[in-house]
Amino acid sequence: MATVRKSKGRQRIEIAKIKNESNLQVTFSKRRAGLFKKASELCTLCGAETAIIIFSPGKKIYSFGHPCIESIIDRFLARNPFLNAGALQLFQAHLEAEKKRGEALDKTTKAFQRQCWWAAPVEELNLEQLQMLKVSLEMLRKKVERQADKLIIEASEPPAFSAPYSVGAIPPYEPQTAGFDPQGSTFGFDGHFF
Amino acid sequence: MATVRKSKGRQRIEIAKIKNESNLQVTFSKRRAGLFKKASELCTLCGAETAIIIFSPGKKIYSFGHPCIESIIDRFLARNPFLNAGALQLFQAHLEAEKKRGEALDKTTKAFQRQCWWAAPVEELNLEQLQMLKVSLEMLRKKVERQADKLIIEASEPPAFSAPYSVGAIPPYEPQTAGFDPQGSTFGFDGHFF
DNA sequence: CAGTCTATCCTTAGTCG
DNA sequence: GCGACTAAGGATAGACT
Repeated sequence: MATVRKSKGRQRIEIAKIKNESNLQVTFSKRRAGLFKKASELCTLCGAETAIIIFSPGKKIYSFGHPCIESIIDRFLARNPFLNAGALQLFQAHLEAEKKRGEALDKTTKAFQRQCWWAAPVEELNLEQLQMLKVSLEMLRKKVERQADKLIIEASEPPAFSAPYSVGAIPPYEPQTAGFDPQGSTFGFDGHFF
Repeated sequence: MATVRKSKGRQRIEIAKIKNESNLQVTFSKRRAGLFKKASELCTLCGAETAIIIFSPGKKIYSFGHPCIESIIDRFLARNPFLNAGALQLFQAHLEAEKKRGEALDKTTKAFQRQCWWAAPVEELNLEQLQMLKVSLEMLRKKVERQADKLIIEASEPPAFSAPYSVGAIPPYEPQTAGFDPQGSTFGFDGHFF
């Protein structure tokens, strides 16, 4: 038959940025799918917990997580699942304790030390405190970042004008590529992907 | 020679939790390495930005990120305000409430506000203060990281795997199939304090 | 445990619809 | 863009070092 050779099959490619935009897009899709599959297999085979975040060259976001991407990120950031809540509680406890303890004037310094334990010499903190501090700093940082951007924008834009996009501001809600779930459980692997 | 058959070569395995603990460990290591390699290739070939976090069954953490895992996580979280932003708001709400409640009577709180102005609601800070805060956070962060690393090393050994790219593992998989077009809204957040 | 080896299974580059 | 196909390249289970 005059059957045309369909293809030479897979050919080796150099591991370097793909020039052809079309090929790049195809390769990105295929390899991303392959990566996710490998990840899911790793989880199933070994009982591991995994999170993957990918930003495509077009800045689209793709993510994968089992059993829950948020919890994994949390643990990565603080080596502690619910550290955020934990840090808050501890902070409250310190404030509460300090209030009850008293009003002595000379306590200003002590109060600082107790309430701002997280600002105390880092050398004196244990690992748990360090982790909490890390999270606190992370949160503060984000806020500072947004606020700074906000001030800068306000300073450089007419007061009545609303910027189409505000740098650093949290968008109302970004329809995530993979159907984001506020409570972070949608990403769970239910065992029927492949 | 009576050369014994060295091996039957690769055999198919069922994608289900590996029972044999020894095999599981070996498979985990091999597949984790393979996953990281795939991820790095994806980054190189397509100019993508990827972050992977893996918790082994033994709770050891492995991560991969290119070009920087933190920046990728930041951007991911920025698109998911429910995660850390939620905790942050709680934290702020607490500060706010605490401030109002005790302002008139609680010297401790006042002292706290004076000395820890940088922990006060960021909305009330001017640009100069924000910049100071930024620098302070920067220094604190470095200090915290060094100290944390020190403690971790002292505790036993570095739990995290380090590579030219950071590597991470992934568990089950998420339905990230193609079909959705996340409107690729570019969302610049390149200024990182940390 | 991490590296090697081998035979085999799996992924994917290239192409077409 | 997605899916199908083919054939070659690449990953890896199992066994050993």
